[in-house]
Amino acid sequence: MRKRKYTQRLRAEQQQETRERIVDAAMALHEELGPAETTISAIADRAGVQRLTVYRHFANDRELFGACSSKWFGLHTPPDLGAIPPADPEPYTKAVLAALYDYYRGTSGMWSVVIRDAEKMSAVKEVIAGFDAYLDAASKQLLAVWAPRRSAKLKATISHALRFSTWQSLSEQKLGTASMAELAAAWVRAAAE
Amino acid sequence: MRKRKYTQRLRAEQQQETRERIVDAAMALHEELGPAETTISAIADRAGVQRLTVYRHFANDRELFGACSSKWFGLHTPPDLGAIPPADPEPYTKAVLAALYDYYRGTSGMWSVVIRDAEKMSAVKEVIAGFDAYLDAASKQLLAVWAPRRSAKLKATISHALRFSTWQSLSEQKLGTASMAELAAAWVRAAAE
DNA sequence: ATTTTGATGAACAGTAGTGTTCACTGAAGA
DNA sequence: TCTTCAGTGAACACTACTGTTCATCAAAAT
Repeated sequence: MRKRKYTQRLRAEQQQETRERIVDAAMALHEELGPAETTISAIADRAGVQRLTVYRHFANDRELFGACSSKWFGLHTPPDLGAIPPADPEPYTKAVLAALYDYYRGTSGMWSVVIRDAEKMSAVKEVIAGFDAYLDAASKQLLAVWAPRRSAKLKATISHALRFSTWQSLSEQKLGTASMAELAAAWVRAAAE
Repeated sequence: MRKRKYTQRLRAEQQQETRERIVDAAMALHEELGPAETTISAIADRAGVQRLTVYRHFANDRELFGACSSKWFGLHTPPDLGAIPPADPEPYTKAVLAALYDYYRGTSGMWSVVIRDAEKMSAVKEVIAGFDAYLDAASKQLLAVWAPRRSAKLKATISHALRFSTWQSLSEQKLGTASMAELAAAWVRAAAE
């Protein structure tokens, strides 16, 4: 009846692998249906695992969603906008926007459903809030290049240009990344006048 | 066992009133929760009516949603953008946008949930498509004032300026209707250069 | 006074999910 | 060899809908 030391090795790996399969399945379903419509049952099905196994790995929705968003951001890291070399305001703005728009182009499927479902799931809302902080930083950076003094319209235009919904709208108009960035930079210039 | 002529009068009115109560309840819930989350049960509850009564008045979701959107558009008719007096391109654009943005300001609650749920309900999608046609007409109208020859960027900017999501974004930046319209008109001017 | 019928209230069967318990199997680990 | 435990499969009780049937009530219409 004595306990025995039991250090997992291979077993821990297999367990980890199951966990990954669950996270991958959840991520794929989040992108297909949106997080709000993604059920535990569907995740278990897709991962080829019992529903109970999902509950064992993740105590609740938040934990599972947290694991998903961590992995997803690992696979889809937003561009480091702070690293873009300084230049004149308009070319600089265009460069920043092009980097961001390129990111949106590669991740639009996920962003559109995640933004749509944000109101319905607080866990999603928090992730969005984190990304909004990232956009805010970029906004401040651009604003500093254009004008030291604050202008409500300039600020609004910069924030607007950085939004996913703006990329989405321009993308529906069949503009490529470079054209979009150029166009939005022109809006900013117009707002700065 | 003979049938008797039975022309409804007062009774028809009462029936109509019940129907209105159901439509009003549905409309309110559509705005609060979005059409996708609005259940027949909740509508019946709010209308102070049995669930069965709702089924009797509306054979299916589409019929009910159709009645709601008809009534709603009756209460919230979009501005007649064709009636705006011609002027120089930028002031004219500003006037058109101001009229539209004012409409958005008064109806933002409904539009935001309806656009969000459009993908999930085909009946909603169709209503959105109708409104998109209205925006397209406005877009063509504006485009004609700015340039006889087509420019992808000008067209994209005009379409973008007319979108609800653009109003929503600028509204979050605390701009008033007039400032927004002025700003978006400046974007269009910049795109026309 | 009698007929008609809109709305009721209750019931039923169905779908699709939730979260939990339990005994079990099979392979990793000591 | 024998123990441990991740994952299984099945069951359970629950929630919250859907759409349908049926007898009944009450008031409008004749």
